[in-house]
Amino acid sequence: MPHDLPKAYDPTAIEDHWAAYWVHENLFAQPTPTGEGGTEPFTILLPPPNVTGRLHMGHMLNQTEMDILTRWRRMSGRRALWLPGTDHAGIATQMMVERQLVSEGSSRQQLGREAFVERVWEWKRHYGGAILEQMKRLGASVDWQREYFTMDERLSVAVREAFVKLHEQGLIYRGAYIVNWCPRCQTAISDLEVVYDEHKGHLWEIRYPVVDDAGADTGEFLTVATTRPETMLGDVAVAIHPEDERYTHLHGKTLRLPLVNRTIPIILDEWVSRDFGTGAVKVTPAHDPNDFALGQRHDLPSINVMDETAHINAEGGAYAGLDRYVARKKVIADLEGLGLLAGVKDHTNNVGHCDRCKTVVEPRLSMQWFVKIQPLADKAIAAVKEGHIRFTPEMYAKTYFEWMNNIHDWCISRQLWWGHRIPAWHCAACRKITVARVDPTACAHCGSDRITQETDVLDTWFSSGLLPVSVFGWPNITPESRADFDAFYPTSLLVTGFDILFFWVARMIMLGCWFAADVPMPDGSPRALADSVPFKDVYIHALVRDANREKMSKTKGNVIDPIEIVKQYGTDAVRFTLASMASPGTDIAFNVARTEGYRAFANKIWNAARFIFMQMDRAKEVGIEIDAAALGAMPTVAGNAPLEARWIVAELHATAAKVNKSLEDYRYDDAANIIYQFFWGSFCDWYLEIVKLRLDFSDAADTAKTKAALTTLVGVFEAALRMLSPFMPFITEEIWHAIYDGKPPAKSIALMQYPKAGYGPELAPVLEHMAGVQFVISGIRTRRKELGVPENVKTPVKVVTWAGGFGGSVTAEKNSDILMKLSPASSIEFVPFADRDEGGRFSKLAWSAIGPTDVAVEYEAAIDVAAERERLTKDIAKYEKGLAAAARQLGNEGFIAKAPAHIVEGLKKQEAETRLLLEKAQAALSALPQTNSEG
RNA sequence: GGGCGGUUAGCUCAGUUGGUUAGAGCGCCUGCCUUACAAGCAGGAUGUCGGGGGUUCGAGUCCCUCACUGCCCA
Repeated sequence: MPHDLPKAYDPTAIEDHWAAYWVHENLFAQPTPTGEGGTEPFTILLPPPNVTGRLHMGHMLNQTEMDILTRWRRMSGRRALWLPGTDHAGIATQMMVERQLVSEGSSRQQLGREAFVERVWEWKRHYGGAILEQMKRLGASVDWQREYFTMDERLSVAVREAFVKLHEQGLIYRGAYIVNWCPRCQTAISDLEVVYDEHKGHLWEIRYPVVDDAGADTGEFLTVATTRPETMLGDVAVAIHPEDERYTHLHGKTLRLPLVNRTIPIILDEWVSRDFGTGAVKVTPAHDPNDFALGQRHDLPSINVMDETAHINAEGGAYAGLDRYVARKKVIADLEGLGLLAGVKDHTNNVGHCDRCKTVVEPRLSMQWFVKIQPLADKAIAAVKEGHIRFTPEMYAKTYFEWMNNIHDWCISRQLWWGHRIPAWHCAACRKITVARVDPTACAHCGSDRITQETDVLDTWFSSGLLPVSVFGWPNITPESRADFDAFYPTSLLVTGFDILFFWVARMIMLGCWFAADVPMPDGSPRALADSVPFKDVYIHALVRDANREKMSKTKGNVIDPIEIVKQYGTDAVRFTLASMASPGTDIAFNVARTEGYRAFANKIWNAARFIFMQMDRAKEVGIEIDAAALGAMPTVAGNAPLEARWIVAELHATAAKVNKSLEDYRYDDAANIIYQFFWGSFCDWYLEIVKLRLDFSDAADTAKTKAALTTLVGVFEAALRMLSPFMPFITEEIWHAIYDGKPPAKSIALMQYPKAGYGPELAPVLEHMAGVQFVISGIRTRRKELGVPENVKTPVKVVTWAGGFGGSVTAEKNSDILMKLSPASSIEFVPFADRDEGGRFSKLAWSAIGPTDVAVEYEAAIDVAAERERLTKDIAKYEKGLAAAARQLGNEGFIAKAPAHIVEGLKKQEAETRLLLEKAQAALSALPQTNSEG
């Protein structure tokens, strides 16, 4: 029996199956559209995870958000396409394979470039799919047939075209500049790939002898301060501030560089900070970016004293061959020996590390390729400024502008073997460079065939940044091949973390705007900036931290593996946790207590399903079967249906409206909480309990009424499942299939329609009536508790109806069956306000003023007078405080004059109600037996 | 040093253009094995909205200032 569900929900029993089913059935494939028109697309590109990567919590948050939106848009009728893929991660992947080789006693160099690259491909085929496999397990609704990899032939063509084009446009140049060099990876890395860390170091003060014109020591010294004494081997000058009076007499003098004995000038530059160290700074253009700039300004030579592994080279004389830190020690020792070490101070400085391997970066002068970025940045700035790209949360636009306005040229060359090799050829004859789309056989300048290809490869982000255009076929955009591009570019949205705002967002915008602009619109007209952008929306989420708000890190050992958590609590519960906490701009402190709560939520739904299936089966036995056609749309209900039926349908419509709006605004947290509240708070706590009254399958029952009740029950539940499905795709899929008893109208709930409100404000009266009933029931329950009535005892109840304001009591009277069941009451009597029994109410009939309706609960028990007095005293204080506040405002002429009428009216009404409550409470207090004894 | 945030219940967080006496989940307390669910049901307690000042009839919300704190960039 498909309806025979286990008592407790066990996600592990169903998730693998559905995850595999979705992939196997290719449910989320979005084929290339044919012909004109069609539905509006919703396109989203997965920011490529690193091919060497494993799924972490950040990925899961990122993908949960994308999946929720994609599933929601798909169900809402959009042509949804979510494209998955990975990037080739030049440094990381090469490192991985090199490590493997080392363990085999081999090396990249032993293998040679070609064999090594083949070996990386082999690695990729074996292990490169791990993160995407994890995605599959988590049920990401992506189009697996369109999976991309940045080293694919198709995408490599795009990379080459982009490089050549930029070169033709004069935006690529090559030159000797100071770059961030990783001595371990032995490659240049971009500014963004350097992470700075506070480091406790020292500031050494070194005395440089001043020399005369003949080169002889004058006996005077200039003391410089440095954090990196070993680089003094490459010093070419010492700089001081021109207005530093301490050194005015040294203007134009020269120094003898200790240890090296080179004569170097003292230069004047306003960049020098007089307050830092001694106010005299040694200048090493080949090993410090600031010094490099100084060197350029003052036309100084650069002396590189280290090799690519950060060992001192031949320029370092006696220190040649030493590692930089060994050299540092020796340099200090030697200086000390010479009496030239003036002092050592503790100093904390920011040291750059390689993002990949954490090795301390060595600024190094080397020949690299750069993109002249300003023209691209200008366009990218305009795209956001003109509103073609919108950031959520908005504040990230500021960060974006801040960075874009201070952007540096992009060093795109990497001294690696794994990656897109730069399509440039060096000519041994004329020394010129040939850049070409097709591998050349001869130099374009002199015709010589003595050409060799550049050995450097491109930064991984050069290819990743092109993805929004390249995945849709760029640069091959011909009338025959452009259907994808026309249909899906620009993409709708990019969802990513703020930590890679500059890696992904900025570069995609720059490259997207630049290259898409050259693709004419489908009608042949030129493409405007608005249509050139790679995406129209950028949603930026925050960091997932641990439960104590600590950043997750391997060293701290507080990393939460999403797959582990998923195994424990189920994918749906983890997804829901992330969604419900994904408030824009706020970091998520991931707490499994929360996930436990949402596992309970899944279990709740599961049990609601069990209950409903039980009723369906009972109905079937007496020949009642609901019409399957009543499912799959927004439920409606007859005007004469019982209150709870009209109410739950109304709630569903109202909830759908709110959820759609929230998702529209990227408020995953609101959407999740609204659904949670509906499912648990409204559907289960109230509706299911009430509907039990209607599910009468006895012979005496009115079959039509029972069937109507059942239809609403199943219809609302089915619609609610659809509403929840983007958040909890697994459990909803499972239950949804079970509803249809193996004959579902579609292959998946994910292909059904998302609930959309069909009613609007006209729902208000139903919602209000039910609120009145709930209000009275809660009142009775509260009073029962106060009297200490055990849960399993039913008592007679009196409800005092008050004609003065509240209409709820009237509704309540019509729905006494509901009241009796949920209170629970053995009998219920409605007493007009005028006839209320004032006298005996504290003997066995206890009264309690609950809002504007009074509820009396009859129970044979002594009243706890002390407790009762305390409660009433507290209430009175609360009401008096409220009245005082109201009086303050209502007594204020300015308020009466200037506040909008509905605010004033509302306050007056509230004041009247509070006054009534106060009077009742005071009366009740004075009616209490005047005894000091307990009870 | 420059820039951007944050500070609301024990915890994690909402609080949309200022508007009635500030919310949710979890946790906590009390009572219930009420045949969908103890991963449950019912009821309950809990806040000088970081401090100070200002604007306003009215401030958690706007402005100034201080404190603490986080992040990004140099």
